[in-house]
Amino acid sequence: MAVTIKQVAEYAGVSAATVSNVLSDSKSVREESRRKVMAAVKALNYKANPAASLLRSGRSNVIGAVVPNLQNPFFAAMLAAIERHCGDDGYELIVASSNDNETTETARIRSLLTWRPAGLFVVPCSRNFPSLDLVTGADVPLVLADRAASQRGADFVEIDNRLAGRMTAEKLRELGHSRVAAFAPSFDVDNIRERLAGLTETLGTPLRQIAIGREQDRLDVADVAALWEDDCTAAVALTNSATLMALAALRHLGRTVPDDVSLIGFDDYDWMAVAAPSITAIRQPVREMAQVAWDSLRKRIKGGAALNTHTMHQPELIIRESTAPASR
Amino acid sequence: MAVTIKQVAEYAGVSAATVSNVLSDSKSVREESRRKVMAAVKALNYKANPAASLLRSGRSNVIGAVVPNLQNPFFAAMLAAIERHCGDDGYELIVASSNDNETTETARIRSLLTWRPAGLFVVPCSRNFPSLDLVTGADVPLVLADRAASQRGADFVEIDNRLAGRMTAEKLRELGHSRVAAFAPSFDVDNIRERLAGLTETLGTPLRQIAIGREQDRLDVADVAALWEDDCTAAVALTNSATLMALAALRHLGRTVPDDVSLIGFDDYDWMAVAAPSITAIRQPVREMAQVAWDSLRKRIKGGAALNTHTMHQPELIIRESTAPASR
DNA sequence: CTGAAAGCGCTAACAA
DNA sequence: TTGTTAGCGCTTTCAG
Repeated sequence: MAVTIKQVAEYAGVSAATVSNVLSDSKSVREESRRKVMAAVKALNYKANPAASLLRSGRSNVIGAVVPNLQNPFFAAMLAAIERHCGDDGYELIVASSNDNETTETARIRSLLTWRPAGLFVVPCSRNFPSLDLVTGADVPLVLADRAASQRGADFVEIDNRLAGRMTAEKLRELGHSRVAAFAPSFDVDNIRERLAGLTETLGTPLRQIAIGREQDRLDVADVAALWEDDCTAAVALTNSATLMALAALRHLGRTVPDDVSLIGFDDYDWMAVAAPSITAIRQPVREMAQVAWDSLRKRIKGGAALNTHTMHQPELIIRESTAPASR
Repeated sequence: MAVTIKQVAEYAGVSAATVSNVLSDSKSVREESRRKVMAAVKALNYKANPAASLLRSGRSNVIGAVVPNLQNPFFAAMLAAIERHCGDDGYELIVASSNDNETTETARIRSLLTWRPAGLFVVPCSRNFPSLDLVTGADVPLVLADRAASQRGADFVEIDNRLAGRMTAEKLRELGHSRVAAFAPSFDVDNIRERLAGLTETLGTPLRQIAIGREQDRLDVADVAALWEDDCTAAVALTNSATLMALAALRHLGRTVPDDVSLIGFDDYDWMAVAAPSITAIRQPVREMAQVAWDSLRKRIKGGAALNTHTMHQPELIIRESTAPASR
């Protein structure tokens, strides 16, 4: 069996309570005792049993994270960044995926909560985030990102989606495009709606909406291609998966990018720079967003004022080869 | 506070031990008691406190997973599949990333072990997997994947890397290519060495090795391009990141794929089918591999015979447009 | 500042 | 088949 706090106490010649106090530095301890305890900890290679300390104190150093999909590179990048921050601050990250499904999301959150996590980071899969009460009811600090807008009792991190829409539209207008199609997995998610609103607002005319379906119920390329309307000279993909689908659909239709159709993608990934043509895209500052999300969560954990922060980050439009004047 | 087992027991009119026995169905319980307990559990919405049960029993329903990098789509796909299996079987997955660094890997594994996980799934970041003794010493079931070959005390899942190399080489030879460059993050990992061995074996001549560096110390495109030798008529990328880098380097050099250079990538991802030209690539059967990995882990958890399984899966070569005859 | 003692919620051993 | 009892390793009073 592993080394226990009693063994450490005995080795150091103090009581278990003192060891505990030293390790959590919650109470002042005489310098000499502290030294002896630290020496014992090192000598015996002591690791506290987190289950015992959780059971007694009701608090753990676990952070739970729930995202709609582990394979989406945007979420993966978020998680990677958050994981790093957690580790640096002595927390551990438990990752769960909701599979873009509210029921699974609730189930996952419910089981995460049984571990009494120090905090929860969630990218909700729907606009209304039905598990909100579950989390706030358990009094667990919560930070949301990307979808589901602001909720009472949680901080929220996203990009300025409307601005992203406007930036995209401005570029297209500048190139002379007016008939534009928008691709997205679903148009019933807050961030997508905002992006679309920004586009419509600037373009001054509604876009053709092409829903490609989420994950499991993703449409077939042929079906998506069938939704394409030929008078469109440009396509905007509002999501990274939509970018791939748009590309596939245009290819299926035999349209050339950017000669026949200009394309602007969402989320900037390695392959977009390398593709031929390379893809003009909106970049989200993932690292920065993760940083802010973590800071908010930590602030909530430390029990600061419960301001329901809503941070909007600046998207960036990376111009590449997939966009060209409409005249061509 | 949450509902405890005592409250359930009281409500059901039985003892706490009986409730425990019903829920773990480890001991036989009279049908009527079982019914009453189940009713009480439902009525009170009881969830066992996992910390308490872990503390007492020394076993948890947590599965730990450690991969070199959360953003690598191959690992992400593996994790997604494993996560699903875990959930289906009532386990929870804790994901950690080693950042392709042995020290971090050991630290992560050490802290996962404090939770006494039911099992561990690891994609080691190096050939020798220094944490092996740590895990087997803690008597935690272990399954390894992708790298670090067979180790005593663990099951191992991978593709037949040598075969993948041979298949790639055969295709190239058939197209008349003989001077071939191989791109990889590092040539000091077992699976890469095997892939290379398969290539060399079939091609009958050594390949130009172009190391692009791992993660943090990834080379610059220009630097990679500088390593290219002009008499090569084909490039093989032995990794998904290497595929992107190879593409970028060739583009940097102004070489056209497949007219100037044929390219075969590794790991088959969505963008490869959609890129222009689409990329010929080796596909690893990720789902199937995850399935086998999970089965092995579960078998070990259930305490079956500790056979050190080594499963080799069939890679598949997907022919697309990035490969053409050498004569061109 | 330190130690003794209680007890978090659960399960394993044992007795009934 | 069931209940009683003890105790997992830790943190938290509370006396000293």
